[in-house]
Amino acid sequence: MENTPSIKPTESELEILQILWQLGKATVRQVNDELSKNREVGYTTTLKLMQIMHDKHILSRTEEGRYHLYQAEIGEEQTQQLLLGKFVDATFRGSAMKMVMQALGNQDVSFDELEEIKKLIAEKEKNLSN
Amino acid sequence: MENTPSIKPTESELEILQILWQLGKATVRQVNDELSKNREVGYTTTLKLMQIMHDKHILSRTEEGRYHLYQAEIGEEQTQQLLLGKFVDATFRGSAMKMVMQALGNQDVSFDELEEIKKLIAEKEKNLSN
DNA sequence: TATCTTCTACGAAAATTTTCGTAATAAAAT
DNA sequence: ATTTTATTACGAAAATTTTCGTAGAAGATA
Repeated sequence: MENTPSIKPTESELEILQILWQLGKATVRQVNDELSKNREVGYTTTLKLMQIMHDKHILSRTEEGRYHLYQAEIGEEQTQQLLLGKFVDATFRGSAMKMVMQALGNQDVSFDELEEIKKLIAEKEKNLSN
Repeated sequence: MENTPSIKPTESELEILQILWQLGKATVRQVNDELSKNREVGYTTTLKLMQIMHDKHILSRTEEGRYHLYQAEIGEEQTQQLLLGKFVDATFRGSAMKMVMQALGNQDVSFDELEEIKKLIAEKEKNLSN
């Protein structure tokens, strides 16, 4: 059962969460290897961050022989939801609409994806008219 | 002519930018009064931040008698665009689609707004099919 | 004129986030 | 058995961001 985050993870913490959401469980070494694909980062830096996240209960861990297996304790969608809300507030003064319009206007979204969005909108409108 | 931001404004800087985008030009006092509606913040704190932003060329200012009138030097939409891109990368691993779906699913968007989005999508699809 | 108020400049403290060096430990390799 | 390698723990430095205290200047007021 995934928890809902109580406070915003920092940027570095979010990077680590992204990796753990993808890998499920992973060692510090694995996470550090993933991070290192994007930018240079020392092993103990990653270790320390993950220890801090463990202290904050953002990550749980199990001892597997000599090393630790870490796992995200906060859910991906719930975290995205939290961050999205704060982002919309801070950047678009609370207007999700404005943000969606900008995203659709300028970010890369394919034809098929637009179709999918249309479907979702149709669903929502059906609910709204009830 | 509004400039395009080169680096991400910090959270506090963004708060100030929001106010200046709304007011156009404003004194430190005015900005501080606006900020104070949300949370307690000292006058010199706001002043210092705006001075820093001026040093970074995020704000320009003109001397108007004894005080300074500040103005945003980076555009609202351009800044939103920059932040949106980084946010999508960091939080949704680059998938604007995923973010839009979550926003439509969970944030508050009215019927009329959904109609507007549909229009935008229709426009986009027309362009895509050319 | 003297005092009070309001503004700017500026440095530095405080708080937060990120990075890393060192030591201890245990497994693996020689 | 000794050495090498890989891991964790931990403290503290470094970097970034935010906050604030103090001083000086310029008007406004008594």
